[in-house]
Amino acid sequence: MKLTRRQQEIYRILRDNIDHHQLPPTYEELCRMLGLKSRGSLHKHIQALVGAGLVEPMEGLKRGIRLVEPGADEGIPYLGRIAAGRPIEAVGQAERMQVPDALLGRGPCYVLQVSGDSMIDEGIHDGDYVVIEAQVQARDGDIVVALIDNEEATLKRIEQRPGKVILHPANPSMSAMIYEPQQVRIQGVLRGLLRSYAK
Amino acid sequence: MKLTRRQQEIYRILRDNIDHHQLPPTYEELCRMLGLKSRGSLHKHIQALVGAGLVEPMEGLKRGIRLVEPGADEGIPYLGRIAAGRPIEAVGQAERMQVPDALLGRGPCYVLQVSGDSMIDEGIHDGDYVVIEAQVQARDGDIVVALIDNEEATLKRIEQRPGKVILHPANPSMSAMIYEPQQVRIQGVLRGLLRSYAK
DNA sequence: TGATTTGTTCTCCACTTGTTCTCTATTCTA
DNA sequence: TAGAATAGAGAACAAGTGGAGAACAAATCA
Repeated sequence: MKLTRRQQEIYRILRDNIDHHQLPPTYEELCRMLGLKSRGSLHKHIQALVGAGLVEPMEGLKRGIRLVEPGADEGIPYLGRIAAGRPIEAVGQAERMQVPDALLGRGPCYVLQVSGDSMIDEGIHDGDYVVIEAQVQARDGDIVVALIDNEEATLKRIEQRPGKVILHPANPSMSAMIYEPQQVRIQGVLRGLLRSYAK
Repeated sequence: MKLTRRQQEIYRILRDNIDHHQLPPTYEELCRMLGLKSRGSLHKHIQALVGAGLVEPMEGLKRGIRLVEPGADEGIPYLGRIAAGRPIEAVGQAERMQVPDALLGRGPCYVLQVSGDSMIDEGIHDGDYVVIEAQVQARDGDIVVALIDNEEATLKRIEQRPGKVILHPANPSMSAMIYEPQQVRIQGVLRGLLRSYAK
């Protein structure tokens, strides 16, 4: 969202004046800082900044003017590793990875690191990073992150048939797995892949 | 769109005087800066610059004159496609691709799109994008972009032996190629890979 | 619990700012 | 030299902006 001049100015003043180690300022204090007399006026500006993603919305709380940590918005969350047989190892929150727009889906996305070779014939190798668009439905043939029996997460090509769901690995030494539909929860669809050939 | 003399002059003055760390100037301020007395006069010039893509359109808002950020610095150059058998098809200049830092080498890098399946066993598929670090030397086992006889470029795993250079494809239906060292020019080393599973 | 603080919503109004005109002067061009 | 293109001045306009302040509701405090 584009900011007007005043909004930019106010954002700059906020950045320069808000000490992150203290309590966030109240509207009243901010008004004084900005030379405003009306909280209502300030509120409009703050809303604009919230809309621009520069200020955290305060959901009902008081003393809520907090600046969004710059950079917190960059990239998409990196959630951990995925391997057949285990649930996604959650990584301590807040880790993010910068991903080219071209690899993103339309909705919210996250990144997992692939563990194992079950999809090697699809060119998905151990250690690759996959970009997953979070969604609960998939089309036949999509490669999805599926949670089975609420226990283990796996990356497989999906085939949905009446009364059963088939998960196809892409590895000659492994065979397809067949489940009841209610056993399988789709957690996202593969949208992109990243691999680093580090020096 | 072509710019008149005055428009070029004004654009240059804008570039030189607009400090991006300050607020974008209003028409009024710009008039003063340019020695104009009428906003109307300025407006015509700004419109011309907007048409030329040099200034952000204002979309009815009051947000001051902003120059279009030359995004030329973002991302790394996308040079075109690479396939065994043909030189790199140069793509019209200036195309760039945003790439995660993690996939970049230390030196200058560029992106190529892979054409063909000669490296399929390495998980490099037709249509994948590869990030190449531009360098003229490689270590044995590196996957490199090699220019052969100054004619054709190809992506292969390299093996350098006294008096000969072997380029290994990763495809059971293809066999290694052996060249004289002077036939082969290394143009870069594979550092990263991007694949999009578009919807 | 009642009083107060604090964020939110609303209306109202002044005025800034970008836009659109018309008119004129100057320069370039066929 | 006539005509076109370019530049600028200035008037008039409308929409968006920025601010004041009242009224309200929820959170917090006493």
